[in-house]
Amino acid sequence: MIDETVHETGDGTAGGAAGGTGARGTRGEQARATKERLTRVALRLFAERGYAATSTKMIARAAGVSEGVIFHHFSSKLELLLGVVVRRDVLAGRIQELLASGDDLTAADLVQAVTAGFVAMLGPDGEEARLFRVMLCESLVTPELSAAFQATSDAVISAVATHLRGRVARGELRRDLDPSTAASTLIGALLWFFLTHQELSPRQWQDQAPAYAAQVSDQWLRGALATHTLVPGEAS
Amino acid sequence: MIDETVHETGDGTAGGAAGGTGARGTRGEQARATKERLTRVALRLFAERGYAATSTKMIARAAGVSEGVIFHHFSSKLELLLGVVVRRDVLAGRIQELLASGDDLTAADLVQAVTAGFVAMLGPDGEEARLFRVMLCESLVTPELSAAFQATSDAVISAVATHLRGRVARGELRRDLDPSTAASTLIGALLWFFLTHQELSPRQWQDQAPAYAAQVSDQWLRGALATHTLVPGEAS
DNA sequence: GTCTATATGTTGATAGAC
DNA sequence: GTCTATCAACATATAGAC
Repeated sequence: MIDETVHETGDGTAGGAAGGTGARGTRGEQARATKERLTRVALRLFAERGYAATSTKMIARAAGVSEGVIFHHFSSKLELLLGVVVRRDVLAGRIQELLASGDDLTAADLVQAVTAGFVAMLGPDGEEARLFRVMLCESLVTPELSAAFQATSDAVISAVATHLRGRVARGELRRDLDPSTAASTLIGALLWFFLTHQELSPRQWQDQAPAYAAQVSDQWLRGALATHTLVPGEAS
Repeated sequence: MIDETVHETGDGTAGGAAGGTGARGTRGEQARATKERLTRVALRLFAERGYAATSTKMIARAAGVSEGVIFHHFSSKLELLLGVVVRRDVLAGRIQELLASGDDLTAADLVQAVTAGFVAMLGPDGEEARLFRVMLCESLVTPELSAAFQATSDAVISAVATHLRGRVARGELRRDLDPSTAASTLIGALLWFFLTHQELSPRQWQDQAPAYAAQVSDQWLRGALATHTLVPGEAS
């Protein structure tokens, strides 16, 4: 069904016969390269068609290897999925970097930086976006993944929450702000947009996403900043 | 693999021989009943295992009919999925009812009512929660569904947004609030919690979800209410 | 380490009796 | 309207040559 001849290789190694070990790299290197190529291709196909609807044959073909190679590197199709998803830490990692590097910014600037970072990271057809989609959908259906997804999600939320706590302590954010909930609402609002705008072209994404993100951070800040001094006695 | 003998029937009709048309209802009624039972069972299995990983055989068995019956009522497995998802309007409908019935409430009370409504509606293992999960996940992978999901999502957002616009006009909400974005952030924050807490037991859900929802609506209101009068000249 | 060939089960869908 | 029986295609996974 799939007429795909794209080999997504990077080096011309695949497709040839057994291939002498000479020309380029040791067997170990070749193995690693092939394995990584398989996970990259698999991620792409899983994101496009879903795990269950993607056959090992499709993956092999798109990677430019025979089907048996998959089962040489992974003991089962599920292992391949787990191998794909093992990069999940980058998702949380990127956010944590962002937070750490913005420690000297004002809370407002930081929140804007984080939302902008999300937009940059989750643009359509990026690797991170694919990974996120696969993890979200398959974790609802594959027990082996739900823990991993939960952990990643918690890591992001609590990283943001911890940072917010610091800002509350500094007096930048309302003293009675619940950092955990506040982190959730920010992340949730961003990710919901992301999920409901997957079909946007990169062009449209670049038009709409940053604007939306800016509005989200603005609105979030209005509910969180301490500088929005309230008229005394108002609102519980 | 599945030892399921649950028939989820409601009437004892299934499993018998061809069954005379006499005892209970016309053929037309029986047909409708069977068809509805199939969609109900299919929704449950699709939500548990995903569309692609659910075979028509599993569905037939769980519904207590033979596999051929499915293809008598639906021309293909995909048609069955579309039949399942056709009830999607209830999701948007419930919200719209809520909004309409709360027209005389204050904005704060209304937002609390809406968030509470979400919590009540999307409790784990409810039909609506299953429907939402299936639509979300399969729409990312099944072109036939993505339009339907988009439409439902847009309907909810714009229903809320329209209502918010009214509240802005009444002076209850900040004049410079963007109703569309504000609706998105509220819905997104709620649904994100829902998605990342699917594994909660009904007991845990009842403990945590209302509390979270209350915090979300509180925080959202702080960013939206006009009564939080700002010190003049502050914040762009 | 990769290939070809194959084993074995399951899939979605159809045909025809009742 | 439902059942039983059956089909061809495809699934995942393995075996052995190179």
